[in-house]
Amino acid sequence: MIAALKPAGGAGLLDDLRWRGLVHQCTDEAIAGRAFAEGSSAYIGFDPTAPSLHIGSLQQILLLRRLQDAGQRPIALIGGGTGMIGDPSGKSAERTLQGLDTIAGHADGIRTQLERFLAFEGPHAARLCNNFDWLSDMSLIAFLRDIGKHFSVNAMVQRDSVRARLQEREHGISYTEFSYMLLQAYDFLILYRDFGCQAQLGGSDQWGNIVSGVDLVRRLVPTRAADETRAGAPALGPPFGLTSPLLTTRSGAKFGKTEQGTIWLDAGRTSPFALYQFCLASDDADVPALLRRLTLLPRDEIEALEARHMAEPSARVGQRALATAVVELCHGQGGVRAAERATTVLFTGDPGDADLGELQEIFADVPSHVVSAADWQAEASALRLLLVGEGRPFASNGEAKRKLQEGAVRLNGQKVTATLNDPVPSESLIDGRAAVIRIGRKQTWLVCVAAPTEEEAG
RNA sequence: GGAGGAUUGCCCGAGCGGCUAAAGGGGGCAGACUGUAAAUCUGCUGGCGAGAGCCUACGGUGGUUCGAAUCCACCAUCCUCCA
Repeated sequence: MIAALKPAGGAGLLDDLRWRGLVHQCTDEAIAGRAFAEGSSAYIGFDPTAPSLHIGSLQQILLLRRLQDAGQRPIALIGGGTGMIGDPSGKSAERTLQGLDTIAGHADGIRTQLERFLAFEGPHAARLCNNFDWLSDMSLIAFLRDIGKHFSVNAMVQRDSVRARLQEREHGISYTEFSYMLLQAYDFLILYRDFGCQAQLGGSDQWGNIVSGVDLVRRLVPTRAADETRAGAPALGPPFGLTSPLLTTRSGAKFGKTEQGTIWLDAGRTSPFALYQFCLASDDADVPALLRRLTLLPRDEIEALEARHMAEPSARVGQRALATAVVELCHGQGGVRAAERATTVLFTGDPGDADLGELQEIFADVPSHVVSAADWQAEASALRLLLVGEGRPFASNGEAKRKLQEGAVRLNGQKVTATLNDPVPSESLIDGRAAVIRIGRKQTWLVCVAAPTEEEAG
């Protein structure tokens, strides 16, 4: 019923995806267009290689969401079974196999995250599957007879993902990973046949796997002829696949991998503040694509933002909108507020107007360290205690000295000119105990001195 | 099985008895300029030390030498050629 209220949603879906730059290759755009117009079901697979998805996966998650919003039924497939094999696509070396428990744990984490983005109830309820369910107890003989027979090794060897590894004698490819493609194709077969899923979507690196799946379904399941009408035909149209370009930065690097590590969607791994900052620091040239692909903002709104972004890039309108939208999607309004508050304190105000409790709240997600009162006393409040050591900005005295000489260290907003052994006057600390330390513009630390115990105080 | 060659700091790569904490490049961090952008320019990029300086480091272990990343022996790993 809701679907009937917005028929344009499905029909315009493919156009919207194209406009957003989410269409790289499609096995058959005519079939895709018809399927979307009529209302269909599509799936995307997620590998349980880590307990959390990262921002690179956000594009795929939102793609499912866009389908759902346009009246399609999205299926998220967690690769609990295929994750035990390892996808060779885009990998230069054989992967280390992970344990069953590890993968199951990862799958749980990923499920929780997906639930935040998709509606699992209602007219186009999303569905979550785990291919472990049908792969785990499959017999090898059955697999080879029923599935393997339909694949030509000659063709498989031609796939980019395999060919690259065959040519590289140093790494090679194991039989295990070579077989991966068959498993993923089998997934599509199961989903098509048993779950009514007409399409598989994925990143452009998945093209080979997706095409294999489409081929397998075509061979094994009788489908409605492309020009037949719905009446009297099987419910499901012919299978199709569609890939999206992988997100990269303008310098070609994989999106979401920084020197500090991956940008995760789990707040425990990458705080809302860090995620917000990551978006806010986006390259101008990347902003339009990111707005289109990583937010649910409507087209006209994005076009207006892009116009302002181009006209006056220094206002950073695009980055701000991006950061807000992404953080809201991942962590809700509360996450946005926390991130904005921290950003404001950090970049515009003197952190000193906040008291200690407030600071801890604002910077809950910034690395922090507590110096013991005894050490503080013993070393005469030496600056070193705030700067060097675990949980603090510098790993060695030498590094701290260099950065001090470069004028890179700020303590509560004031540039530090002292040397490491100089005492820190208590006026320069918040409540005499806490310091927001910034190294350059991008690194922030919160260090405070523990309150002396009664014994030490006395 | 035989004959050669390789193994250097985060990565690539020069050095081939002292002038080497090790050229050069990349990456990273910082400073300047800016807009928490890009580009550019500059500095830094093993540890301890206020400093002189000391310590640790050129696949591993021993050795030669006043002195070794550099020479020798053995071991390990990789590559090439011949069986």
